[in-house]
Amino acid sequence: MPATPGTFLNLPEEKRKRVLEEATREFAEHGFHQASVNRMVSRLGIAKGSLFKYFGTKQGLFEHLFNHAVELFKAPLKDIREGTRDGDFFERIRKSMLAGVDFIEAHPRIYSIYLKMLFQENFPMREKLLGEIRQASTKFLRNLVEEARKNGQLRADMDTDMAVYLLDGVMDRFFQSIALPFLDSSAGLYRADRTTIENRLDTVIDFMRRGLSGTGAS
Amino acid sequence: MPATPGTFLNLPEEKRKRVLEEATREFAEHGFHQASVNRMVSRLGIAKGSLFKYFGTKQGLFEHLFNHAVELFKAPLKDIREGTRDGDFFERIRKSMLAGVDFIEAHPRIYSIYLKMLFQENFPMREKLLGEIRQASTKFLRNLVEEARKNGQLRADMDTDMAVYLLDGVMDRFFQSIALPFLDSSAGLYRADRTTIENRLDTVIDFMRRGLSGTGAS
Amino acid sequence: MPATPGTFLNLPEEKRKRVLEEATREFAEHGFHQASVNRMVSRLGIAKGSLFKYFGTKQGLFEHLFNHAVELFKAPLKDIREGTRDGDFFERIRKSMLAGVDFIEAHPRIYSIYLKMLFQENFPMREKLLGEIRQASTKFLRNLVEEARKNGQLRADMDTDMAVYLLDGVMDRFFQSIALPFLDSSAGLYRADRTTIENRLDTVIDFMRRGLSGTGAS
Amino acid sequence: MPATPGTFLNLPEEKRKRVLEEATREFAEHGFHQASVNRMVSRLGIAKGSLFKYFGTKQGLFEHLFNHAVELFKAPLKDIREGTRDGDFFERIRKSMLAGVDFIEAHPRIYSIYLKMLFQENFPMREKLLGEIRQASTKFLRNLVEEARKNGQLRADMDTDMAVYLLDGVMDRFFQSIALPFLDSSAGLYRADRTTIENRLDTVIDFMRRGLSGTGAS
DNA sequence: GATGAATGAGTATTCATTCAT
DNA sequence: TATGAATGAATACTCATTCAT
Repeated sequence: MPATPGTFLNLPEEKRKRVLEEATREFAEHGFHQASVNRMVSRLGIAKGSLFKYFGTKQGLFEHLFNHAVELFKAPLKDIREGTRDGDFFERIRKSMLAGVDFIEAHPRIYSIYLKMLFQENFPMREKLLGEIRQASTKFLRNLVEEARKNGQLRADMDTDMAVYLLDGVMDRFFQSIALPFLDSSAGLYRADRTTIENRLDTVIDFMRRGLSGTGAS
Repeated sequence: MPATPGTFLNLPEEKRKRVLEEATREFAEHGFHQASVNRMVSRLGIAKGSLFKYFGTKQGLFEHLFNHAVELFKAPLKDIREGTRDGDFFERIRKSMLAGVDFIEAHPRIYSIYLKMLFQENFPMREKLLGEIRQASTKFLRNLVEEARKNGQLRADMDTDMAVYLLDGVMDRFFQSIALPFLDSSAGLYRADRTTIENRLDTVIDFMRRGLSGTGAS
Repeated sequence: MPATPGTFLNLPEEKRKRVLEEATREFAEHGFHQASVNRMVSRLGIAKGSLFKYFGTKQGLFEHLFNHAVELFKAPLKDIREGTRDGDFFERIRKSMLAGVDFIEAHPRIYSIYLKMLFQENFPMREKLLGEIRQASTKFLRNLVEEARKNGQLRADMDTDMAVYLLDGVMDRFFQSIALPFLDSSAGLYRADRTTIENRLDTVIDFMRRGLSGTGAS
Repeated sequence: MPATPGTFLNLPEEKRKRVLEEATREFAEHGFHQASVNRMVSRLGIAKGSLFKYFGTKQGLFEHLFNHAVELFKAPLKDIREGTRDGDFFERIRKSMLAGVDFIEAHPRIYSIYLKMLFQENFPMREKLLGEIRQASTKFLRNLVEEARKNGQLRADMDTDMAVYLLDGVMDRFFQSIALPFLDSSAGLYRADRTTIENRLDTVIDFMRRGLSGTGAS
């Protein structure tokens, strides 16, 4: 059972949290291969053997981390999907993107890990893990798009697949533009504050609305 | 002369090419730290010592590669900067972006290395090397923007720095959207053909034109 | 604690001894740079990683060895310094030199390492390590000389520094003359037995007594 | 013909000198194994292949150097052996030692190489090369001692072998005491000037005279 | 369940020596 | 004769993983 997180779940909440935080930090700072299990355990003050008992391998630890992060990310989207079913489509998209911004600001290291993975083909399980995210994201957006179509909020001549693909691309790139300055000690220059971010977001939403909304001519 | 690549330049053209291609492949597939000099030489069928004679260190090899790539990238931009001085600003930007697309299609691995570097803070010389690219890119765009302003092709109320920054961001993200599918063996799905790319490019140029052109009200 | 030898001290006495003996042998036979960690571990039958766990680096191993040897060497001198405070000065010197001879006979390889270090400027930490020995030796001799002066056993017109310097030189050279034949598989010829050594020592002591003792005219 | 110095002897005097000086410097500074042929040729500005053409191997170069140095050292002793046959024995010894001091001051690097070799068992050809020196030195001293015995200048009860052995030891150690400060950047303190050296030499000669001269009682 | 010593294949790098030009 | 590119065995050192206690 390679995916079994071993004995980790039996640990006291507090310790579990410390372990995951430390691991997140290590992977975010060094990527997967350069991350050092030695460094983790010595900073945690636990035995090396323990970590391997918990997760089997370094990769097992990473996957646990990743899945945990995905859960964290999905949680607020649930409310949007279930709680605003009749609302304006673009308002729902806007809320989703704000949730994304919140996530990045609350867990910049996790987002940094995601970006590293996106551009490093040799991340272990890269295809599988990215696939899961894409699938979840696609499923979520498809759900929104289909309800929007029912409500006539979407251009009739745009098929669902394409709409989802475009939305996904725009959203992803928007998040990147928010996050990159976090990673770049060199740039710093243009790190946006919350107001700026929301303004940019409005522009983006406006752009989508023009491109996708039901009233739009060709 | 810190950039002196040792005895490498004395080698026959053919061999130099093979070496650089193999090294590019290795760095593109594994990033800097996971790239293995052992693997390179065994694939090249040359002695390990030879590679170190040529470049001194693994990092020296990487820097040579990088500088070589920067030259490759810059070359076509020269014609645009010098040869179309009176042309339409957005047409010049369009040509530049097409040159970028050409580069990515001709050297996807080099672009992949660039992306890795962008998202991996622990790449050696990252700040310096990215800085060089940023500087060259900024200088090129600033030149174009200033000439556009002279010709009244640019909104009067947009200062040069901001225009350059926006252009740079849009271009970078456009290139990424072209390149990502190349990296992703999983996706494949939506790898765009040339026509699609040019269509997308037109959309982007149109977007820029609306945002920046001289006739545009605030 | 820069001198912390990692996990080495947790090892069973027996293993620690084997490791130190093998390392001493390797350094004594080849000096620092030519000594091979590979050879050590393969002779010890342990993994390469283990040695580096214990000492961090080759140099760390050497320093541990060196400090250990210094302790071994100092131990018998303690009795002389503390236990014979009222005795004849030259008798105390004689005892010290006998202790030195004992050390060389018990640990010829350690003494050989010391000699190598003395004549090889590129030994790592040479200045520091030799400095430590010189300091300990100087302190010990200065103590003896000062007590001798109090008891009127020393020429009044010879200042303490000079006396210490001369004693140190004579002792060092005496030890060398004892040890050199140990190093020389070729010579063998004149390797002195214990009686001969003690006779030579008496001559040397006599020489010192004539040069330094309190009754000596200028 | 491993001992053949190859084509080296065909070189113009000037170049030969430069090569030997550079090699001497390298071996003196780093010992045999740490000496780098690369460094030598790059400092000399000649091709690596050339050096190997001249001497076959690094060891061949060293042996050539060594033999050359031995010739240099022997030259002045010839005059003493042949030109002062009836003079006072101890005066002849004194002259020999002065010649040694002169040599050390003129060629400190060569003497430094000799010392390194003395205490490093892993010097290549160590036994052979040191043996040659010992043999030459023994032969020279034996010659002097025998003539001294004929002239009644030597204690009758001291056999020739022992006399030679003692003289050799004293001389060697005297030279070392002169040379060590040259090697020791740390010490510096007591580097003797010429007058001091000659005073010390007088003391040593006096010491020998007391121990060995014909008038000395048992 | 926790520990941490042991492992060994892996890494980048050096350097005396060879040999085709 | 002189050159210098090519070689490859050697070096010190790292690190995820295992397992006896």
